[in-house]
Amino acid sequence: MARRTKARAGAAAGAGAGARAGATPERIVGAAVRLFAAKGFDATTVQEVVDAASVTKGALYHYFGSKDDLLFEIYRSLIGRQMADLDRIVAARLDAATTVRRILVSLVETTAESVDETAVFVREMHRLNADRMTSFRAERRRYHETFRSVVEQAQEAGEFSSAVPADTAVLIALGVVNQLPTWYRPDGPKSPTQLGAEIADFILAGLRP
Amino acid sequence: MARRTKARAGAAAGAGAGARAGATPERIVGAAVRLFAAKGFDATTVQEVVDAASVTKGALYHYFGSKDDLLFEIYRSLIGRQMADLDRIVAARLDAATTVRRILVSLVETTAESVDETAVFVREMHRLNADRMTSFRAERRRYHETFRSVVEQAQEAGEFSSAVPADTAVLIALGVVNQLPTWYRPDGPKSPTQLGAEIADFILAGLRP
DNA sequence: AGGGGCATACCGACTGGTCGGTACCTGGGG
DNA sequence: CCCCAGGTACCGACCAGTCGGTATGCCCCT
Repeated sequence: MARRTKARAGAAAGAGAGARAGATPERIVGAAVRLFAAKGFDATTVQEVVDAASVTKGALYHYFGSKDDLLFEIYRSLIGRQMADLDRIVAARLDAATTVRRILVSLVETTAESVDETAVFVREMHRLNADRMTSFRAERRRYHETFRSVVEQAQEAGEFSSAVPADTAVLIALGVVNQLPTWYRPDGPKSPTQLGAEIADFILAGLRP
Repeated sequence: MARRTKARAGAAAGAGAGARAGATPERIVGAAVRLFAAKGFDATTVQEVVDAASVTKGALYHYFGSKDDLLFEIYRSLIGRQMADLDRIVAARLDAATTVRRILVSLVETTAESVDETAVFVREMHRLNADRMTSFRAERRRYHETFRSVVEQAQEAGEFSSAVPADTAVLIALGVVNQLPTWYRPDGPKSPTQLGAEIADFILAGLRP
């Protein structure tokens, strides 16, 4: 395993003059996400990715060191967005109920608009190599801990019931969201915001003292 | 794609006289589950499966028509067990709260003792071919509907709050369980029964009128 | 102003290795 | 003696990644 990983690439955008409509690296990642979500990482060939992105293998390997790098790029951008949202919400220092509600609504919204990314993520994260797996776990742990401490502090302050461990509540909340790609349909009757609100209602009802 | 699929095999068990300690087909499926859970379906070679099961390719293809059949066998037995549990619990016709509690505890217990199967299932179900996907969806739908109608009837009877749609409550409950393989560790501090109880408490708290 | 030197972006035929599946063989119990 | 669980050698397809090459700027020196 452990290939060389050119390490350059990433989102080296168009640079030059007027960034063209579809910058090549972004087109490649976009096609990859769609295909990986539809058929799985291993079942998708590099050739299919480049065909879907209307580029050639040369272009792909010019920007990405390996097929795995493509996968990692998908994770990085998704986790980045989610962590940023979480930090922003927690930093606002609102009351616990509002904070929990905002976290869940925002999470459901992001997940809904990135169903493919999330589906790939949930299904294929175990393919990360040791290094990346470690850094990924650290991020996820941070997300989990941040969320948990919001719940825990509210429990200590008596704002939330302590009947159920904060851990369990967080696990339940994040569980739904990660499963969302299996049942969510963009053309379904409920908007992501509505869904997020319903989920938040339920979780908050479970935490009511 | 679409290979021929011999269609024989399945769980042709030991049949004959005294089922030996490790009947060959069971050993093969057991090894496959472990490997698929650890490395993913595509990343696991048939050779690895037969080595782990201490048999040869000839034996594997004697009992199973293809690598995909192996995967399907795993799904079938897991879904079978879960549906049987659900039917048994609902047939007892206890009050809604007890029924929901029993469903969740039993589901968490089964899932915990079949973490590998569940992990494979969640990650690889999209590889099912059209026919099998259809029959699988039908089963899942039946599970979902049965569970939902328990909640819905209790809501109509005023036993449960109607603040949140029954659908959403069920989705949340099943969401945690499917995510369980990502965080559950058999040697962790909480027993499956305890975990199931905590999850049930939380869900029931959310449904309290 | 112009041109040489160099970097970036991309092309696509090719390869070395791997893997699912098959054809054929064998030994022992009924 | 025959049948079937199980063994073994092999095949054909496929695929990630490579590599030599081209085209198109951009910058600096004169």
